[in-house]
Amino acid sequence: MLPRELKAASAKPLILSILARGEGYGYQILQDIGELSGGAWSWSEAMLYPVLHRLKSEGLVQSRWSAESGRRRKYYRLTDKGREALQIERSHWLNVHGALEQLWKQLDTGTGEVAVTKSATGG
Amino acid sequence: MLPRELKAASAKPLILSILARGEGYGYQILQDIGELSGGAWSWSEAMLYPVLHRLKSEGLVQSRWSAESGRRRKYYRLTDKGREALQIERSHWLNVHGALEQLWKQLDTGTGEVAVTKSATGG
DNA sequence: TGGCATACCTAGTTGACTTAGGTATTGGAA
DNA sequence: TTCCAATACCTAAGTCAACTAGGTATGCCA
Repeated sequence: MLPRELKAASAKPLILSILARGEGYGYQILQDIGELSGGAWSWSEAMLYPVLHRLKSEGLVQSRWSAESGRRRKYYRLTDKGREALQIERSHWLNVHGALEQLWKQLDTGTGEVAVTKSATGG
Repeated sequence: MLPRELKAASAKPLILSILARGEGYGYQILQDIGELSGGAWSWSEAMLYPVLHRLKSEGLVQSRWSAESGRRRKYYRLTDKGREALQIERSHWLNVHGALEQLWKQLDTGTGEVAVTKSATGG
């Protein structure tokens, strides 16, 4: 079970990334996340739908109703703004990940104790 | 400026990782984070101290007062439980990171399972 | 004495997951 | 037909934690 904060932090980039592969609807996205996580993250519908609505209100996704298969579904797809937002989210994530990796590398190699390497020149 | 959720998600692993390098006190930790982020994450004292107190209440860190340099400081260091928690946090993080990387790799190489109708070259 | 950096802390607001429901269709089993 | 599970969508209220906006105190220098 993921910590709530990590789930919150990954929600937006995760859904934007899934929708960047192509159109999708809520229930399907839930199953995608279940597969990606090996069933370990326990995403619920009550988690997903508010996020989708938020993304829509931010203009990052568009939605359309469909009943092609007899069952009504609300399909979502990324807007151009959504694609930009995904890249921003991605860069934020990689930024934090880089910092953590740097710290963990120090711990694994035992080089951290005294001095911090100041290599990051903002890039 | 990091999204609040990402800051929240990284707070615990970040501080645990910093303290895993050795003892540290609040103000110093803030400066460490400032260096790690290139000053881009805007961590404040009002963010840090509650986290430290929470970590202590969870038994992940211990604290001691010191006035070696004339100025009182509260030094924190990891407990054994804190070291275990760090590994758990790390595995959670890497788990999510792995999923995102997988998705992003699909996007970059165009190997997503769904054929997108619109041009993938995207401008 | 005044001002700034250092160094710690907390109350109340805001935002986002979680709990705990609700509505409706489809298809198989009894 | 009726029952049940899976599919498919949604929301209100509780809970938790960052954030805003303060507060207290020491060391150093002009």
